[in-house]
Amino acid sequence: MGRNVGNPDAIHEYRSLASYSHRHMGPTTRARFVHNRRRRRRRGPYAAPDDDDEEEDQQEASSSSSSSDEGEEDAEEEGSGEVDDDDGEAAEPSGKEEEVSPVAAAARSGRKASITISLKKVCKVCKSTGHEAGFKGAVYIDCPRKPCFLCKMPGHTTLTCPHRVAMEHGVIPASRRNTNTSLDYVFQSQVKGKIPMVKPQFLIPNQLECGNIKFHQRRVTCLEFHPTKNNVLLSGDKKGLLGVWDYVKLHEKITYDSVHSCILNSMKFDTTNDGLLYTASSDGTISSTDLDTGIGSSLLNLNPNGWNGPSTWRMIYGMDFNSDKGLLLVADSFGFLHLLDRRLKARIGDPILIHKKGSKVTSLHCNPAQPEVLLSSGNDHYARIWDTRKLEPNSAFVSLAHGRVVNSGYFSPQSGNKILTTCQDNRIRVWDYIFGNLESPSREIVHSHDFNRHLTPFKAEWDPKDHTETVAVIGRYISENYNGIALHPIDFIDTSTGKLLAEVMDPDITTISPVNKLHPRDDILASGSSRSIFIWKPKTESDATEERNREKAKEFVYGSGSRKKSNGKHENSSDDDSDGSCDGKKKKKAKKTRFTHTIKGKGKSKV
DNA sequence: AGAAAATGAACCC
DNA sequence: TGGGTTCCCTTTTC
Repeated sequence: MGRNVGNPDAIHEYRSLASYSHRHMGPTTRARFVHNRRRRRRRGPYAAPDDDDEEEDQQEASSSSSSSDEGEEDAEEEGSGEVDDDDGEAAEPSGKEEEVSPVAAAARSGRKASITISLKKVCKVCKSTGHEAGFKGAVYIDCPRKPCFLCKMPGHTTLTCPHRVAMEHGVIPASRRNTNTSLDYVFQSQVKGKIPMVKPQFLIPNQLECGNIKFHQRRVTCLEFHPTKNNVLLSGDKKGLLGVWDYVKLHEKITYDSVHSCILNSMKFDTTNDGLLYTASSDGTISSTDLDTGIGSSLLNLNPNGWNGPSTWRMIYGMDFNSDKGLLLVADSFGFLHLLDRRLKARIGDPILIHKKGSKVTSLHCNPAQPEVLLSSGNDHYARIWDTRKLEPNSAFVSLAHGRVVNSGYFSPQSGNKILTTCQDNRIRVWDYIFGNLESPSREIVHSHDFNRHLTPFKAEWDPKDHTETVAVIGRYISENYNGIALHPIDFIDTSTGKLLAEVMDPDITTISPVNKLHPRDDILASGSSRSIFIWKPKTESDATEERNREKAKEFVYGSGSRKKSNGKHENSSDDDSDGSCDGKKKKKAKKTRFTHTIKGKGKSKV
């Protein structure tokens, strides 16, 4: 509480003079920084002024606004202010002259009234005074009256949360291997110390290779690698646009804008015909698109009668493909599962309620080892395991309870024996063995991936290449201060321990990356951040050397470790690009011409 | 620079 | 149960 006490920089006084007469004021309230008086403050932040305040206000408007004793006054008040500030204006007894609303006062007096708003360190989160929440530079200060933004427990803030990620910047990725056999331990205890460290096989793709800035019109909602063409990445956005991009031949990109009319929620390749892509959308349709010809066809439409209001509009989020049966499994936003025969393009049987009626099913996943076993996740705070051969309501093997909405649930990619879920209660849950006791998860890993309506929901996903089925990747919501820049890394997590293996970020990507996909064969990560998509590769030895040299050079120029702050979003990269397409001027141009702007990350190192 | 908009889930009664 | 209200680390555009 009151961490900013005595810090004059953190204290400002804000008062706005707004006339309710439209002759004098524009549509928005005009604000100015002025001296504030204790008398006004007493009345609460939104109290109406005395009539005689008006002249003074106007005089004050022309005077300057800084004063040292203001800070002292505020600091003084903070200590006692915390108790009653919750409802400062409401707590005041009514009936006083001062309490009359300015509008009413103006109406009564027949002349323009002014309202004085004095905000002194008002917390935008809890609306009380005495403290402020928000960014102070690159550090976000939590509201102390709210539960921790990270672990959701009361009594502390994120800055002091025991679950807070505190990884050294530039840490060397840990080895992916974690399931040591007894031989390994013997090896470690007796031999390891005597031989040089073996380079870990698992490489974290932590170096920005290239990016496609604003490839999409709206934020990216899903990513998928082409199952056979190694360098082809598919992406979907909130507008329903489907993008195909060859990230080796940077200019080779195609977009299909007529596949869906709103959010493209899920993409799945037909495992028997990798030229065929199935897409699910909030427009309530499933489409199949031939990627060679671009020809698409609709396989399912859950809203054949068009828009009749939100209470009847069905959206599709979860979808998976059962290759054994040629069956497409589709779940809608009302809790129902639909089965679809891919060849007949026809529904099989009636829809089955698999989650609470009226609630959204967020994801579906068929077990890779036993495709008839289905995992569903829903807005009803459950993930459920089903046998698709004998589906009926309430026939789930098991219901896995979660604290909040479950964004996703995946079986482990190879054995299918584990389950990984992402829940909006900021916890990643792992069940180690689906045939064991599933009553409670084997582990709950606190990780910041909160819900925000403007962000694509975060989903922790397994690394498909990881034979030990331990490594998962997920974007981080909460930011961390990296050399003065608030960045949201992409986290690699060891799901067997909860340990953070690596955090992947770039100072030029200041936006959150909720969508992440690891390549099925290569050490490549694709990330979707806002409207852009990025490709990451492991840092090579020469990359690392180059980076060190660059850091040294910067230290020489800017002084000890202080890095020039990049205030921009993606397009504000200050460093140059190898193909010359990335400097400031050209970037502004690129803003206007969509889909033409591509960056090569490595070029940035050429200073 | 500051405001508005887009828009999903929780929570309240 | 349902509608109205609120809302904490967004991002973009004007």
